[in-house]
Amino acid sequence: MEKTSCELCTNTNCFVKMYCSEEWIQKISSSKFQVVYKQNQNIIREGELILGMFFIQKGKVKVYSTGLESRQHIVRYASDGHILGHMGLGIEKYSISAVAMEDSLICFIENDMLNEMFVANSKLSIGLMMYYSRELRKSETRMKNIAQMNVKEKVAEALLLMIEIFGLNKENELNVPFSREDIASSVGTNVESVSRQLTLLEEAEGFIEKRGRKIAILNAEGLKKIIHEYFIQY
Amino acid sequence: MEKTSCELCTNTNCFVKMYCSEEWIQKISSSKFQVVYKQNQNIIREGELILGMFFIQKGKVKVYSTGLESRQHIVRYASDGHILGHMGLGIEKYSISAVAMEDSLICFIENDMLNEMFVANSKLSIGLMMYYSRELRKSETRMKNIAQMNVKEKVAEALLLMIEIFGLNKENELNVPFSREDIASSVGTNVESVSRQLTLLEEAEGFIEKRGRKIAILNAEGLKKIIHEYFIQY
DNA sequence: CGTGCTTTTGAATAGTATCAAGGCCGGTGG
DNA sequence: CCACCGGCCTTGATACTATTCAAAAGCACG
Repeated sequence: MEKTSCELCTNTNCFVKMYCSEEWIQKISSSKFQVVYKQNQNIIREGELILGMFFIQKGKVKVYSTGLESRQHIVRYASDGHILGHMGLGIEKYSISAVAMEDSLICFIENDMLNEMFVANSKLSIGLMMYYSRELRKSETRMKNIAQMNVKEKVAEALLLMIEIFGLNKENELNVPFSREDIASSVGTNVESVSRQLTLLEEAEGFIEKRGRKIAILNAEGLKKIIHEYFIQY
Repeated sequence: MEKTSCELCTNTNCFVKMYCSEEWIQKISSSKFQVVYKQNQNIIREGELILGMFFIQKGKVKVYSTGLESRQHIVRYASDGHILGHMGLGIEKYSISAVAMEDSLICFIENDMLNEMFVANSKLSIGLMMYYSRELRKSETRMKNIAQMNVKEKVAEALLLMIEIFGLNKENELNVPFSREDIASSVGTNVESVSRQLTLLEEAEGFIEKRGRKIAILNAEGLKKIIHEYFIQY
């Protein structure tokens, strides 16, 4: 996996590329750190000091937080161009952990640099403001869903979430390695219930097909229909 | 309820006051709209066009969203200095409704003005970015809680949420009119379950006391203890 | 080709939601 | 001022969904 300077980076979702001036892109490029994290390796651990911000150049990451009795909750999935480790006042330590779901190339920018960047590139601040406000809306929608859905709907929601972030390969299989536990802890249920619902989605509905560890999505529209009523379209 | 120009406004939480230059505060003051919304009056209705942003100068507001079978979910409560109606790309219509829980004085700033403000006041953009990122973290924490808690814990969480936003009066009563339905739809349960748990919190635990329509919080620490294990402190 | 981890399936249990009825309170009008 | 009305709240009984516990099967890896 090749490390890249910002000038040569082809990731079109990156906030730096999108919103910073040429001059600043060079500056940032020379001060950033770039690390390849291996599958299952921790990028962020709950409780660590916040020293800067992580940008996913290429990779797949799950972000989770620890609740009652060490039970984990997957807060969100992240992929190319996404940000890890929110900035924000009032905390100095991470309230979440992040782990690479596959080998991932991550850029890191330190706090001091970030502050300079924000002051000098107003488009960046505005862009990030929009980004967070969008993420907040998404988070609020998911909260509502988790609060109101039954387990079948939750499992459908979890699958659609992964499709949205990670996409499908040519065989229509989910493009990322995950476990029943991952599904369960992203929507607040347990492995057994997930397993039962997946079997139903496969056998009764025919929306998915289990292929070893992988899951093929045969009918994403069907999945959407299950949770369809939760989304009022305008 | 008196309308106020920004120059004379004493709300210290307001983003405009906090982050805009004197010159801009005047500009904003002359172009903003100010409306008093009566108790139970709608400020925002799901599906309406987004024309700008609402700032609560003084008041109490609940923000909710409609889910399956018109079931409502209270997304958050808001009070003095808070913002209603997220900016953000990709949507033109509100995905939430907002209603005044008591008579509330709301300032409104139109989109064009907002855009100018952001470009000219970089501190404002950065401040709002921080605000949204903080709200996002809160939202993610609540999501985890809703996903993992049982009903008793959820009710305690709902009460603490209201205490945090609206505070208590001199008699230690929750400083806002609300119904069992409000509690239920903020954490994803139903009125009957809320009622049962409130009775338990009163009779078995002694943490609260029901006084007519009002609820007195006798032991907030006790409530926190119920959900304490969900919060890992660093 | 074991060994250990993940997944599946079954059965029992616990926790919640639902349904139904009655009580309480505040507001309204006689 | 009192009686009544309607909405909100409480309580009980019941049904159901989802979790838990247990065990077996499948799969991946050395």
